[in-house]
Amino acid sequence: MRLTRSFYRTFKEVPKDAQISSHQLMFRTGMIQQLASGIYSYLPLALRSLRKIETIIRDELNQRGCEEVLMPAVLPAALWQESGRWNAYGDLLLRFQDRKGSDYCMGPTHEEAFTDMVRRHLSSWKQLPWNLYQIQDKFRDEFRPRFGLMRGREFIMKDAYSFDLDEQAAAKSYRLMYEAYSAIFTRCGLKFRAVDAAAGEIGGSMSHEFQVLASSGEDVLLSCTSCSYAVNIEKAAVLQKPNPPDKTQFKDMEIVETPGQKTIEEVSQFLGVQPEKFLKSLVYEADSRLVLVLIAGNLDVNEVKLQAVLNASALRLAAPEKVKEAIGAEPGFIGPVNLPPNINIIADFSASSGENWISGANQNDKHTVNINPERDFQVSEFADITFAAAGDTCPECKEGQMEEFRGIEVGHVFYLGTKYSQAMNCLYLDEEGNSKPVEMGCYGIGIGRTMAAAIEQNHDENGIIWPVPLAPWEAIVLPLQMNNETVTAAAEKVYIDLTQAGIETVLDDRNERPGFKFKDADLIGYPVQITLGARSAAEGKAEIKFRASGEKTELPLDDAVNYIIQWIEDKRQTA
RNA sequence: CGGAAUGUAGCCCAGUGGCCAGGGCACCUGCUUUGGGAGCAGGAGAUCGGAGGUUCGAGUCCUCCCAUUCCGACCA
Repeated sequence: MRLTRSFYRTFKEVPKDAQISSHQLMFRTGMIQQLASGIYSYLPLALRSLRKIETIIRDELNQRGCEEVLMPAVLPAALWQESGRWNAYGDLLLRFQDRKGSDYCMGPTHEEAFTDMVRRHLSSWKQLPWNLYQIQDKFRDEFRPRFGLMRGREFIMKDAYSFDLDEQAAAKSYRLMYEAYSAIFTRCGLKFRAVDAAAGEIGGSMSHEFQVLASSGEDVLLSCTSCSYAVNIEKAAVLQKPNPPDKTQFKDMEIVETPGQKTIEEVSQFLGVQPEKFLKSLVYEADSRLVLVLIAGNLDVNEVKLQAVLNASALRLAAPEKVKEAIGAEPGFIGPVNLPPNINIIADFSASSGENWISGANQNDKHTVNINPERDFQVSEFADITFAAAGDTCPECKEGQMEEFRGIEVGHVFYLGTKYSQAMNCLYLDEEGNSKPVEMGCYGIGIGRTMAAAIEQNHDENGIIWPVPLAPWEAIVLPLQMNNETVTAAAEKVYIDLTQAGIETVLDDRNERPGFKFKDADLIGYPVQITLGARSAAEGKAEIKFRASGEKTELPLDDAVNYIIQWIEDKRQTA
């Protein structure tokens, strides 16, 4: 590609909206343009990189017996009603009607669509296993789109679905996809970790996230210093050190006045007692029933864990009015003692150690002190519902300590079981003629996000430093003086030789000053720059600069071309 | 969903109710220059987000709408 002919534009300044490096650099290099909140156009440079990621994904999946299909982006409500997610998916689902008033949505994910496609095809156990995937636009009406392609509303996703006879076969499919994902991100040239994850709304029991390591990542991960275990902090188990209450230490319960003191911090200061002696009491609404959640005052409730413990499909803190109505006191003065009998109490393990707790009295402006489980209130279940933290003991090997780092979730694999196949009658006949629901798994990769993560992980103050496998172009030829025929002829030769050797090469044939071309080349992040200047061209030489290392060498033209071909081919393989 | 801010040329930003709305980057023409986003001169480019209102006069004040961004969405 000659830049004089290219739809190409770079910028020195960035819009104030762009907060993180990858967004700023994608804007400055003219890779993307925002059309609406969370909705972007992909310009040529971006699309070339996206296509490379897609090619790597297709290659690794096809090698493992997966087949590509393409489902509609617009999905009928009926399918989503069948699985129960038309309501459960909430406001993230972009819904609309056609001229007849029928309900549709933009697909945010395609479990229903694939399950429907497969059930029309599937009859016998002999047909399985299947693993089908697509690369397609998804739409999720995010609460807060941000960070450019990192959290857009419309985005490109590869989603795959496996269909197996039984749990054992499904586990095999899961492992195969886990391996495929590891191969894919390795080939992309990214530093990543596969971490144990919470399954969330999509359902299912086994799940791993593939996280690209980057300090700007939205996810917090914990990794063991001695074994290979890594886990999302949302799921990380907290090992308990049991310290059962000593009943002989129990004091008499009293009610104290705490006018206007609502938060743990306020009451703690007011009474002069440490926060860890409080039982934080939170009222949650889980699928429209109310639950009181207890946890030591210095800890926070992990809602992901809580939702799993309650087996609820929707969970949120109850609105203050609901709390008032059900309990008769405002949030801030809620506690486990003298609770209406229809409200169950779930407590974190932290509430099972020690004695003489302080909590709200279920009367405004009053707290109870010296309360104790069993004697003063009944907990229906103790569970691990708090956050792990750096420094905790590893819950797997129980030896190492957990250390914290940040990641960008670029891939996710789930074992689904029969959640969708049962709801949607995706059945087959086994060898005995019994009708059985198919075992499913689903597997996603955010393609735009992978590209953004690659930039996030590989840039400096001058611009992007593309890993060769994802670089939109592999090399750029920079003739420094366009009015010098020796220079332009040499540049032309290098450009043609590289292109004919299959190196994806750009020729900067614009009549610009050298500094301008260098800045642009560094910004775009071509892995290799080949400079032809008046001096070197007169000697029949070219200068090579590698973007990643900054290393420079000068070689005769033909040697330079061969050297680059070698170098690029090598980097394409090993990543 | 709640709160706040912003909206002026492709991008970044100025602009007390008062003449023809400014600057930087980018763009066009000419000269000059050619190893790290050059310089000089000239030039084009704006229904000031939209609608309504107040006023002799509105980019500026008021109302409504639209859009974008930020913070929050209840840890009691």
